[in-house]
Amino acid sequence: MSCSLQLCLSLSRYCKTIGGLNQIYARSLKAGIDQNPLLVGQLLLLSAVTIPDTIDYARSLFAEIDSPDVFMYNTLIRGLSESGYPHEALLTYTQMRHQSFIPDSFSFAFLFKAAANVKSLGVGTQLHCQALLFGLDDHLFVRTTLISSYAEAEDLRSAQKAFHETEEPNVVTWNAMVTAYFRCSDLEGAHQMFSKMPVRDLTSWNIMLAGYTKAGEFEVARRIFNEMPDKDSVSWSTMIVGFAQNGCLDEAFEFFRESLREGMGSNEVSLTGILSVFAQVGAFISGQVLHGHVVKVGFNNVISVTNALLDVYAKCGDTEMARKVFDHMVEKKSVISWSVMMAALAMQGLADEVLKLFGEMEKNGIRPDGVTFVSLLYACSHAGLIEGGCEYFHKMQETYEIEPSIEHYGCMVDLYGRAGLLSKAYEFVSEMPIQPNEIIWRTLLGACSMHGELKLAEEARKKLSELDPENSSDYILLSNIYAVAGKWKDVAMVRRSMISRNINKTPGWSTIEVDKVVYKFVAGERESEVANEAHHKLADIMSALRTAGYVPEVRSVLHDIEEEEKENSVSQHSEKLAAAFGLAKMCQGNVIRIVKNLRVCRDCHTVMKLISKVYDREILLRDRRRVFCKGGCNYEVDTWEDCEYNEMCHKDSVLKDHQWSAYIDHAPGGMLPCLHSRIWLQVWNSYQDKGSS
DNA sequence: CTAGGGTTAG
Repeated sequence: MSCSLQLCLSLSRYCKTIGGLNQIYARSLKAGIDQNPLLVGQLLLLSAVTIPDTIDYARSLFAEIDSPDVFMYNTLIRGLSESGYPHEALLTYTQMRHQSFIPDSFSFAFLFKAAANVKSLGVGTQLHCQALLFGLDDHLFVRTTLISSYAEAEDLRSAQKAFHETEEPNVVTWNAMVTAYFRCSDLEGAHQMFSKMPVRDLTSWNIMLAGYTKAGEFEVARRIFNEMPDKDSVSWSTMIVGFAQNGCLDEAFEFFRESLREGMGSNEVSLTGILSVFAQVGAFISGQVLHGHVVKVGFNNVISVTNALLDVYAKCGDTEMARKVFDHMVEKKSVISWSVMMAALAMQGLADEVLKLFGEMEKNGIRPDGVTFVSLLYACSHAGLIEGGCEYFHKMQETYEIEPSIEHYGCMVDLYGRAGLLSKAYEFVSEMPIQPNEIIWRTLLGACSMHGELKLAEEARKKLSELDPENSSDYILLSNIYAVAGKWKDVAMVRRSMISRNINKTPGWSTIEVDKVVYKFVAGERESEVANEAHHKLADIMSALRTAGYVPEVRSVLHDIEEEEKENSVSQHSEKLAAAFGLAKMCQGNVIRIVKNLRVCRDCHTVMKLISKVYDREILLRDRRRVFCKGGCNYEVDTWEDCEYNEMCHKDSVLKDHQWSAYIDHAPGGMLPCLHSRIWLQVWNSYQDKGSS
């Protein structure tokens, strides 16, 4: 008897899969030791915590236990909380109390974590009272999780109180408190706490880095990074991801290369961060190269890395390759994988496929989240599927109990507005259960601009001037509407108020990758050789296009200026420069991929289409919402319906000097040890093989 | 009758 118990126990120590778990359980049933508390406790720990995605197994295993003890309750609570069921974890605690079990310090360590993930307020306080009741609140582990839980609820005062009542806080408690200040956006408090710390460890420093990068205080973060006595891979990836998530793409890339130079090597987090940079700038070839690297070092079975790779292909407009990565994912696909894939299809305007994929996702038993529904609603609004969109909007609330966020309401406003149902859109806005923010009004304003609806536009604009008076795009949208209607006096008025309030436009930029180097063309500068080259090539192209019969589309140019100057202003949009540069530098047959940070204007669409035709090139242009293809196999795809909403298609007269420039990132030579297309080829072949079999 | 589990950073 005890012999088989010992065997089962040692087996459980090495068990890593659900199959092994089943074997041990079967063995224990056979030996009649399936109710042994030690063994069943270990099996529960395996299914609830150690082996991923086996929480259902843990639940049913728990149901089979005749007399669970506190350890088992704690384990189930922990498992539920870590598997995304914090509410059920809390319910398990009440169940446990119902059976008159006395919780221990472990219970509260897990419960406070669950409380941090639960939306409803005051759960932390209730649990705190419970901990006090059982005399466990002065336990250091409990204190630390308590502070984190209050931090998550952004209850800084309670967190502070809990900290001050701690008699001998250790480094971890101090760290948790510093994190709490950051979480509550109190940078000053975090800094004070940090400087008062009697002992600091590497984690303390890393918390500082994370806090400041998340707050957008890059210079402070950089200074701390340089002052740190020691750095580890977390320090480096914090910087890389921090920059990448805040649009500081050059810095992220710089830190990534520096980390390799310092011999840090890449890890799953830094790779995820840098892949997101590639996705954002549309660095297709670099992405492929990194894909090769990922496969080589074996990170392709790490879900976050694969999702990031998927996103690179999605954002570079290569739906086919995205699909291949998606279909061949080694690990189980997460909600994120499905959502990214759906977003990829939605960006291409493939609404039917988005809806189909959503059906598949449901069939696979994957629970969609809020992001999934954004893609779904986006697809519906762009395909004009009003009824479908409404159905999904209800389904998300009724079937999946997802509270619509402001983005979802935005999608709905867009759904009605884009279809021209402006009064319906307005009605929807007025009846929204949450306060419409500037994005909602801006969506409405965009829809008005699309349909030339002046009256409603003015109202939306009025709301916007209260909510977000500094935002330039609203002024631009409104003045576009006036410009299209030929109301130049009103255009001038908008213009003047912009200047008097000292509002500048978000500078537009476009990136293009040539030979694994990403070139960035920015409005308002023209200092480098590259910019000059692009400029000259563009002039050639424009005259060639004119000969081919091109007439500039200047209808929506911002202000009432001479025709010639209007032409001049649209002819210098950064995407055109990027295209010209690509045309000059890239071999025939390579796809010219351009990424634009804002929206693309009508004239740029026409020009891209013509360049593609005249020079026989495939051009793929992505802006912040959509992928446009011209030429190649996609030549027939016409995506005109999408070129409204352009916040930036007009050259800003505030930036009077006609200076344009290119920003060049240094060649990433030696960036990775395996920058050879050979490896990429292997990756590609492996996909081909799997695909055909 | 005992054994087994935890806190902060990317």
